[in-house]
Amino acid sequence: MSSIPAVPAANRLLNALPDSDRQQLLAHCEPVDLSFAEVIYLAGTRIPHVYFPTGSFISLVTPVDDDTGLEVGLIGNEGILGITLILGVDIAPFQALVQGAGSALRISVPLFLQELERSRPLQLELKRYLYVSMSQLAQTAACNRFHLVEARLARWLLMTHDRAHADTFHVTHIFLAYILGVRRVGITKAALSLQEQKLISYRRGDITVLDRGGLEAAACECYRTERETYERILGAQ
Amino acid sequence: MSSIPAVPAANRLLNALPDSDRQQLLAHCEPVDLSFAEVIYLAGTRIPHVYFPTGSFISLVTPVDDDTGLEVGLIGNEGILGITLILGVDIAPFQALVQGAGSALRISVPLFLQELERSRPLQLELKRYLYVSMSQLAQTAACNRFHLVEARLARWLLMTHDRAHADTFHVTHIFLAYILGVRRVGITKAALSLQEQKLISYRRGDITVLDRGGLEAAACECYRTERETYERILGAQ
DNA sequence: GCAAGTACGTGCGCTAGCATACAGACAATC
DNA sequence: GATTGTCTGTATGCTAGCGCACGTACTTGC
Repeated sequence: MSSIPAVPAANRLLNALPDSDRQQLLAHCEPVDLSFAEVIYLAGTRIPHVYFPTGSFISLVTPVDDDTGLEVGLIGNEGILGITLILGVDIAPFQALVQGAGSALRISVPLFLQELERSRPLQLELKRYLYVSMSQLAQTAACNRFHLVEARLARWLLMTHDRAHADTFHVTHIFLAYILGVRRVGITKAALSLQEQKLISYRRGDITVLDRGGLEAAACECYRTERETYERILGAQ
Repeated sequence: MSSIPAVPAANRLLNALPDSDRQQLLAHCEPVDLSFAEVIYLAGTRIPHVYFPTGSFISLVTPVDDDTGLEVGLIGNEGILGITLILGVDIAPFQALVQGAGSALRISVPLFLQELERSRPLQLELKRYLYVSMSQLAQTAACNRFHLVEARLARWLLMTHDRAHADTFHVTHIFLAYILGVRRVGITKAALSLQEQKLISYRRGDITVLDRGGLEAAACECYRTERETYERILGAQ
């Protein structure tokens, strides 16, 4: 126990916990490194560990018609992977795909459930996070239906920028096509347009955000709406 | 108390509860009639009552760009409206719109929370229902992105048929267009096609399902997937 | 019985995104 | 340094769904 550092973990959900609850939980966590494009869960399989991303971020992808998929959530150091455990279900509803390589804390399901039972603040925090996730899921559904690829790409880049904690991150057009549920060529066109507007630059999978403000203007309202929901529910306390 | 009948309410979530828990809950419920197209909640507003549809069914619609919307959930007598309360959030994430007029049981939020605290079986049941709702939300998101209007319409008709407990129900093309996020003309075309295939018939808003099997063949996989998820999580026990 | 509203059908031009295919640039590896 | 794989750009033809507009039934209400 004394070997566990008292410094807050670099995860916002954990940071929001009272010191004692957080340290209790951290005592059962192990640091892991997630590598790019690693699949942590497949949809429909049992969940062995819960992850708190610290330096990494993870996509939630729902499978469609065997070969395609669609991103329905993005988890960075503001969130948790495996949230359905608080609903008493240990089957992953979505595929979890590492989008940004980096560090995370993980805890086994039995220990997580034990700590969840023990810590009321943890329960509260995770319930609120689930609410926000649901809202974002619906927002994404609507966005995918109505908005153009370029605006959706801009939104995705902003969301990723928020979670990457760096201006440059790695993601290829073909990967983006899968995530956004469009053709690769559609991404190339949209990305070219954003590049011509000097909002981003990229080279063989390394994308750099040049002009965040401009990107926000190019994105659909969904980005702002999403942030507002987050602030309202999780930001307040 | 003795005036409350011991017969199970015609709502599957309530039916799954142990007798004592159910009767305790029912004692605080009042029967109400919901009328067609009635808006029960607006997105972002406080939730005053929780509803258990018995003979009615309700659409959850997420607003987009002020004027449009998109259905992200459908609640019949297998479900509950106001589920986010189990997450400790009393703000409706979606607009709740009565899709099929009929009976429901409703309970005020404070009383609901009191009963929720008291009844472990109720907690378990509602958590599982929330999991299923989330899965369906993601399924709908993907469906809206990839599948054609005709298949989506067929799916919607099947889902509604399941919840209407009748072969005929009332819904106009313009309403369907709003729900599915397409133009009215798109619905007219798809509905015409389904009618030519003798799967449905309709006249001024009264739609009749003629051939359920055929409709299932015309619908996308999403309908079946959704049912499987429901059975797996809520059907088992 | 006439007016106004509601519900459905049709037509036309347009565009975003699709499927497919190919080519050039760069990287890694042996 | 040659081969193979990865990443990006470009082109062509196609289609589902869009926006808009108008026409036609049927229904309701004064």
